[in-house]
Amino acid sequence: MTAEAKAVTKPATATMTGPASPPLTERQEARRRRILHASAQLASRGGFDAVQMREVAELSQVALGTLYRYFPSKVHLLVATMQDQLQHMHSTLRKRPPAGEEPAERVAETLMRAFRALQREPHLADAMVRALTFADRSVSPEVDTVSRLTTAIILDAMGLEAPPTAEQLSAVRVIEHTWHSALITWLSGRASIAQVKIDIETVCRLIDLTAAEKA
Amino acid sequence: MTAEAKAVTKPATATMTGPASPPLTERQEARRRRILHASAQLASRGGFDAVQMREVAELSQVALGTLYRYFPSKVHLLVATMQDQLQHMHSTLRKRPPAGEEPAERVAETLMRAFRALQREPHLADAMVRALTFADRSVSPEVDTVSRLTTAIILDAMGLEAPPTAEQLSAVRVIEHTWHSALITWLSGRASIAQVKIDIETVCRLIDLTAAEKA
DNA sequence: ATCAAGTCTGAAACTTGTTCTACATTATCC
DNA sequence: GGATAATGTAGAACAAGTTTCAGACTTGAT
Repeated sequence: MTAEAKAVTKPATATMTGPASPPLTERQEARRRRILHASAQLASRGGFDAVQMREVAELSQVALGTLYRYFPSKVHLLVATMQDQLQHMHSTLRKRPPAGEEPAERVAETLMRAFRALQREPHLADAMVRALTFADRSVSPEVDTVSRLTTAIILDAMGLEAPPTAEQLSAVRVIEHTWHSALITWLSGRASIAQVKIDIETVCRLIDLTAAEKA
Repeated sequence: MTAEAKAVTKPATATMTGPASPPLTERQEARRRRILHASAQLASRGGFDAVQMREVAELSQVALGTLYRYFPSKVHLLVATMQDQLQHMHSTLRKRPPAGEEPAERVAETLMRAFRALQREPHLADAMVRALTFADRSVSPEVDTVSRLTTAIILDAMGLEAPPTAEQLSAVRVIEHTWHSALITWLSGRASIAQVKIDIETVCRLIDLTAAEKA
């Protein structure tokens, strides 16, 4: 039995998520933060398996029941952790925008930068990405948020002047698919870092394609 | 604790997998088949969660311990199930090759045909794809086999005269990434069937790209 | 200050994947 | 055909995600 319908009056995530969950008190915000921190910490050690709900609860000084009130399942927790990390990454990436001439180059450069960041904490990457792709319907809203964040990062990297065309949005979707799936193959040891690089560069050419067609 | 090192003298899969596992006796082959059948049957009902090891064991008339000897984890079992289904699909697809003019069209057509087949058993698709992307290193060989099968299907669809170039292989990899990830978004209700179609068609244009460059 | 509603805690219970054990059955080799 | 190793069986035991519950603590409104 999975954690389908839950959350009668959940605290919910604070960051621009959902129509309007009751704003968290300070102590609640602090708890939420402690939990996410504990989650990331355990994940950094041993990946998905090392994030054990009882341990997260203990490490973040919160009762197990409380943990489940904040995050209705392990997958919810890890997806939220990913949201958190992605936000960091987004602002980090913003600081030094990619240097390439073409949009395709810039996107590839940005994704490779993100990839290198993930390589520094491969276990954390494992936990987050596995949770993301394992998530079922009950986690859709949260996964969608992650997806929007990723899209934003890619669009940022493209550095468009005009709003993106439908074609370009399609290309971005495909890039995102490739990004996630390539990460999976890397994390499960079926593809090398070099191979992931090639895959990213290959898919980024789709962007050139949509640009070329305009001419 | 996941099922890392196991399989002291496992029966192993029969179909061209690995260097040489001891050939199964007839009764063993029959057991293996019963297990896979039970797995697919339960998966067709309720997806990943509905495939419960005890139930699979019972339904296939095998002791739990035996089930685990044949398939060292639930994920192994489901990935093997996918192998099995893919083989069916491969031979089915071979019968009526895609009709499109361009390789890109033919690949898109083939994948859409496969997609429609999956739509007929969405729960089964859920179980198999989720297992595939959730698989950790201990399942790498099996996942690799699935990947090779998928690659074969795509290359078949391309209908090349010459052996594929490195570029084309890269494109195929990216198509495969997109295929898996798009399926995931569909299965978790975050993308419509139409959207998956668009994604597939978009990524297949990469093939044209590699063809165009030769000229 | 006080009452009610909503939260948090600690601990036990339940579920399902996985492992282990003691014994029965089958296969293999002489 | 019989010894012996490999395989299969039943069932208990264990691990980790999830649920539940009774009671203590906060908070917000009166």
